[in-house]
Amino acid sequence: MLARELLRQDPDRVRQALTDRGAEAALVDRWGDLDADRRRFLVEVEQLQHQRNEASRAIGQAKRAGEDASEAIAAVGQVKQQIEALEAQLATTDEELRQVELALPNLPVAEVPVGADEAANRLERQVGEPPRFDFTPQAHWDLGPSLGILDFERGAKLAGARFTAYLGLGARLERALIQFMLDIHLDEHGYTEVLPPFLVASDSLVGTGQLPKFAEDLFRIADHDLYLIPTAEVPLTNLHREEILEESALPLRYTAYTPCFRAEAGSHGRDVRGLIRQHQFNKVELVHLVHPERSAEALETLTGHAETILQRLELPYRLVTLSTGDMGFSACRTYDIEVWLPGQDAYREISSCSNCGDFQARRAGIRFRPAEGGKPRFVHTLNGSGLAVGRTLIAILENYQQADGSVVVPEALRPYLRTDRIVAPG
RNA sequence: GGAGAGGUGACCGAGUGGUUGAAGGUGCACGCCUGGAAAGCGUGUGUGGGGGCAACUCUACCGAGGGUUCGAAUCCCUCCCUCUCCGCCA
Repeated sequence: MLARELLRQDPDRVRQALTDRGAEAALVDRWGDLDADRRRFLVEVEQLQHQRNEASRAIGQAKRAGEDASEAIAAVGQVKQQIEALEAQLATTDEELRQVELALPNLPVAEVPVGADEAANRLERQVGEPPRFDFTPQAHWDLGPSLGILDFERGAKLAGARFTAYLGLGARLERALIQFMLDIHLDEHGYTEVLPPFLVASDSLVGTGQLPKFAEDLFRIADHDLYLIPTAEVPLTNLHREEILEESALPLRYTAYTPCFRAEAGSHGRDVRGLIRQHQFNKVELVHLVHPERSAEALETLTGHAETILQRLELPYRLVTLSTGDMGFSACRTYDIEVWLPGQDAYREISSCSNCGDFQARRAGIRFRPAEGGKPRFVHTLNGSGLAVGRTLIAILENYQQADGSVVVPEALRPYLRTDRIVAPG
């Protein structure tokens, strides 16, 4: 949610930001109308309420004094009706205003390159060298089944397209990666581990920005106000929804392993093969709640934490800043980490690290009381994958594959997997 | 799922229709007292939304949402959550 002061005082800036994002700038004008209406109704209602309160007080006094108050009661009746009528208008306006506010995306910060899509993303750095093969590297959708560790057909039998069964060392590798990632974030980066619910109520999804606009991307439980989480960002960020924290409690850093569930509406035909785009995938998530003046540096820190995992696994990657047109709804700035996938001869997203500023904090009501006292202020929230586990598994298979079709296990992972090589069943 | 009890401010806790935004206490802040501290005394101490936009002022909020009433924390309805017992289950 954007600050109302900002929308009132600098609507042009908001309009420009929406245009840069490819969003509907006219929403700002709609907002302005509704806001003006709302304030008009509000002033009027409150004046009438004041009248009524005064009158009721007088009635109370009269009655206690044993006087007849029927005349005064009749007189207030009129005010009461006016209030009811106006309150109805106010409620309608309020609700429309809220809907508009919930539909407005966050504003990109100045550092974000302006552009319509990923073509405008800015390359920040490239780390590690793509491996050279003296054979044609396979894609994981060939490697996985031939190693007997990924079973796409049986996954589809169980649940349909975009579901996969991991078998044997595949399952074990996925689990090892989760453990490996969590250990680093806990022991070296100082996060608090959380095992949250994998289902959340709609309030939480509104808090982080998935609802009301992106309902079609979510799986909803029939007959309940419950959704499968699309990312642990939702439960982790909402942990402190509607709370006022002490400033001394900041920054808060949470990490969680969770499965993530996405309906992938509108992505028919994209990444239909392999593990890249699934309805269910595993992810280790990083979330920060920080003082508003610290969020820019926190984004660098958080992104660094995600990068650490790739560095330890010795996987080549690059870091890009998403353009205005490519950024997510709640973010004011986003880095994508893209890992090199030899089987596809391309860098593919493996982590997305965003600073959401106070956008989610406003929606979710996450505030802190300044140490020096005074009004509560909104925290800034950040989130990032550290990392997407399935895609990390893909990267290992494709980058560490050998001419004979086996896969060497990265050094750092061997204590977890207790083998140094994944070989096709004899 | 069934039965019962309960949800009040940072916390404890009073309050069943009329200056109650809410007694009292604790905590916290400031002041007095003290050589210093404790104790004691005094004052202050919620959040949101409006208007002036400074002092100030109005309004809403006692789990949430409706209703009754001139007036509701207090009465009625629905829902949510917590606790206890039963059932069921991992």
